[in-house]
Amino acid sequence: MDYNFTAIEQRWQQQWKADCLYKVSNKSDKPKYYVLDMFPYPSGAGLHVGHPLGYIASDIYSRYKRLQGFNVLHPMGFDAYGLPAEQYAIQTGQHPEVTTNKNIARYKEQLGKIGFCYDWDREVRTCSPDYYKWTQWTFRRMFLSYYDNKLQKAQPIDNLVRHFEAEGSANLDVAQSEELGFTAADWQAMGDKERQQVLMNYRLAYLAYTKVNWCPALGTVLANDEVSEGLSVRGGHPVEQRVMRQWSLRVSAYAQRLLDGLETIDWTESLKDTQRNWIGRSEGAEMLFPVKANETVVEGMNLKIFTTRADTVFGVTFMVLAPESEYVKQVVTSEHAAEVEEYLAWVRRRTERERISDRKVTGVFTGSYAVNPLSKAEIPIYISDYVLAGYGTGAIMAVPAHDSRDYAFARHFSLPVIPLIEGADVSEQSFDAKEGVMMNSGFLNGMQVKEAIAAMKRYIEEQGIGRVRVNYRLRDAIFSRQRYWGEPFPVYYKDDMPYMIPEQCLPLCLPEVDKFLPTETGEPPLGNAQLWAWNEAEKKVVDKSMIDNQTVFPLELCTMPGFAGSSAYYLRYMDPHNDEALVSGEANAYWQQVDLYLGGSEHATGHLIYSRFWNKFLFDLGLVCKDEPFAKLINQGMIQGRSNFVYRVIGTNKYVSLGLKDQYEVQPIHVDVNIVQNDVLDTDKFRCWMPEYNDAEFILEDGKYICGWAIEKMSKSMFNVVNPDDMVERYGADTLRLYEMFLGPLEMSKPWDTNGIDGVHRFLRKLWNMYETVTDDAPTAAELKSLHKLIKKVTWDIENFSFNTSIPAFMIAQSELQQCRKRAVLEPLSVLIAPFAPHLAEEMWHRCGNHTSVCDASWPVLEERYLVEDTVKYPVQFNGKVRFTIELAKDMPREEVERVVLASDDTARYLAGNQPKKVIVVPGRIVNIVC
RNA sequence: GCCGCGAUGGUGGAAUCGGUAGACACGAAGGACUUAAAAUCCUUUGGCCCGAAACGGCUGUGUGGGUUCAAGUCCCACUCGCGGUACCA
Repeated sequence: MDYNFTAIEQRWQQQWKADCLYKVSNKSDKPKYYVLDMFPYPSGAGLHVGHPLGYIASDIYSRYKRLQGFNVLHPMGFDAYGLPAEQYAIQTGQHPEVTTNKNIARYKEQLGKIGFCYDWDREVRTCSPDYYKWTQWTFRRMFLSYYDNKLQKAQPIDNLVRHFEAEGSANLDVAQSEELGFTAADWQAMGDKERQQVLMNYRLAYLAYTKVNWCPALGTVLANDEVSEGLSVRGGHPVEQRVMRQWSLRVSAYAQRLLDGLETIDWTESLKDTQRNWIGRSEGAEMLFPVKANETVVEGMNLKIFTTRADTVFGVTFMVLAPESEYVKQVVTSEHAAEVEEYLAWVRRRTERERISDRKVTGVFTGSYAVNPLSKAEIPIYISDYVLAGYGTGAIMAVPAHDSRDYAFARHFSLPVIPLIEGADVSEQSFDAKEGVMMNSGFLNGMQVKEAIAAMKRYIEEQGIGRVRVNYRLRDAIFSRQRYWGEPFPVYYKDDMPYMIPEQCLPLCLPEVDKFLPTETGEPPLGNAQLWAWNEAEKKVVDKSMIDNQTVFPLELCTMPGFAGSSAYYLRYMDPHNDEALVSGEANAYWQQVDLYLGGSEHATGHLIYSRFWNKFLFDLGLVCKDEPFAKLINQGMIQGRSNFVYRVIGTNKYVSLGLKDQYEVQPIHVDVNIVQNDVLDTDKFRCWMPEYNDAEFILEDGKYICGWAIEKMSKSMFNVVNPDDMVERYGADTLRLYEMFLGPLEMSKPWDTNGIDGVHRFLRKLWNMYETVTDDAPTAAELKSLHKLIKKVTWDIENFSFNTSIPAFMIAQSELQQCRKRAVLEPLSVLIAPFAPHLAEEMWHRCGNHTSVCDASWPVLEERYLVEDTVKYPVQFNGKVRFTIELAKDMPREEVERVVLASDDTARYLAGNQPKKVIVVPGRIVNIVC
């Protein structure tokens, strides 16, 4: 009987669908378990063989958990908004919705063939109005909230208004863009617009002029995590800095909670570290440096700086301001104004990329001086682009002896360097380490650096010249995108101030446009929409020709970024059809949070920060019961491509095999991996592959053409893309699933190499053949041992996500049980393999005489008694005396015992000399040695 | 620069708690079946040495040290590769 995988797989996929086998209920007596994959962006290229890796792993785990008796939620959906669909629309005029839907259909078809146990009734799409209604809803709530630092919680903005009415900005400990000072009377005197401007300083979703990463090629701003080395992550286009009026989310308010939360979740240390670095907490002090003008100290004018090295104040020999700093205007003297302006213009001209690649020391003197509050020395104030406006206060105290950047600057401008640590040689470079004994530092002399930092912090607080402070590197997330294909903001503008569309009017649907490019006047694409104005009185969208700024107002033209839709999708799966709430209290109380989340580590500083932030906000609202969204997270590695090469002899149409290429002058050329098997080129197919190769000639070795190979990214241009559909067609879904797991550890990146898939396929065929006849005979001890060994191994492996080592265990069991046709063995075996090869398992399970689905079976119970070794105890002599007893597997001949134990003289001596110790020497053969 | 991860045969990888390194699979070589091929099955397969053979010996997990009766595994120093981050004061 042949293993007809195509027939088997089609049959069971249809059966599962007909039985609604994977439909999940929110009501169950079973314990719940929530397994989630990072949902894909449906690109036009379809899935390649690397995409399903994580999905297969999560599917195995889901099926295992179900067999263990859990009610398992394992959904799938699509992150459907994004740049590629829009870029394609700009080029072809096709509506992004059309191409997106087409791509989703293709993805679902491909995923369907692999046999995942998704409950498709719970599918979500971020671009569907009944989904993005809740994205808009949450944004609206963020606008209506501020963050209370004392309560460590988001609060309704109305509370803040009451505070202002009562005492103005006094006694306020809240997250804010800048510190404002006003009284209750001031507040009362403000008009509506002015009050709105004040509130904007505190809202969790706020509109402000911010320095943004502007990408001219994409025509939009990008978040920090969407930019790498001055280029956009998508497309690799140059990015420049610009100040624009943008929506932002006050993620920074949650910095400490995002940091603390990491301690409570089961993620890999490396991922947590990446997030810790990104949040970048640093403890230090803020200090005030008085400014001098015309040789006298200006009353009330101070430069506020942030430092983590308060101990080094005595070594401050100059100050540096960021070019964009507010202080610049205040301190530049008229004699230096021209020079400074020239420098600032030069800085503005430089692109982010130039700044990164060309890191020479630049700067300009402002003409003003500050006073070192401790040494009382007069120190010059400079401007330089090595100081960043966005971090700390945008101004620093420079300590050239103990900071390498300040050192480089001091050397360039011939500024004094005062060493502060005994024994530190600063003649060639700075001494940056936080260790050693202080000198030249007044009352700090003789202290260790760490003591000195603490002492100085105490001193500056006592003297009122500064305060202890914690800074975070984490910035607020820029939330506006000048694009069409994204969630519209539920926002309209009245007198240039934003207002939210009422909750009951959501969703605010994305309007039709006739062009996807920005308007001629540079407005985002939504500026092309006719039906895009808000009638405040009638609470509905109307034609924009009706805008009168009395009752009809313009709507926001930007859309939300990609991470908006992906920040809470895991909640929506719990209750996907609810139109009253993002998720009902009951559904959330049942499913709680994601128990296991699988996805790539490339989302460490993007999606995985944003969705933690988003979830914490919803937690503060009381909408969700868990502070963290993902209890456990596993990063699957990337699957790289394995490219093949042929070697063309330069100037000819001759191709030389790998082993002989050194004898010619050759040029390597990528060749489609689908016409190469085990690195042997199919020369006929090669000739047909492209017209230019029709009359190719080959220089063979041993009658074969051997190709070279390299590991590269899987991409069309490298001709190394392997399509899962082809694999399913040739080998079946079960083989593909097993082989993807067999390839190596889940978390490691590895190249896809189709060589080797035959071995896995052969194993499944052999396994299948064991089920041709099934008898009711009683199994032997050896058969039960093989079975239970396998139960133990596979259970351990799945729980530890070590799927790659399970497959060899199955292969060994299969060869040990080759002759076994007994139901008592074959039936549990079919359950064990069900998570890995669900279609074949169903077939095996039914061959054992069952009429239900194997998915509703129970995971086999391990019985240790079948594993107990058959052992014999031997006395072992050493130096003529019986020194210890050794317990050995029965099948080991006695004469080998002493040889094994005494193989190492030192070990034997050790065993003889150390009395009552139990040492496991060799599991399986020598069971243990008992003294 | 800083943080994290990794390095084991021709290849992918195994060794889960410090206890036979190289499981399992691929590839390769040889053999069986076959008119032949495919498929299937069997044998061998880290390197080196002794030997007719059996048996055996030495060596071996990126490099150099160390701890231990025993190290791929633990410690110290280094080399290379991958990923993240980068004037964060």
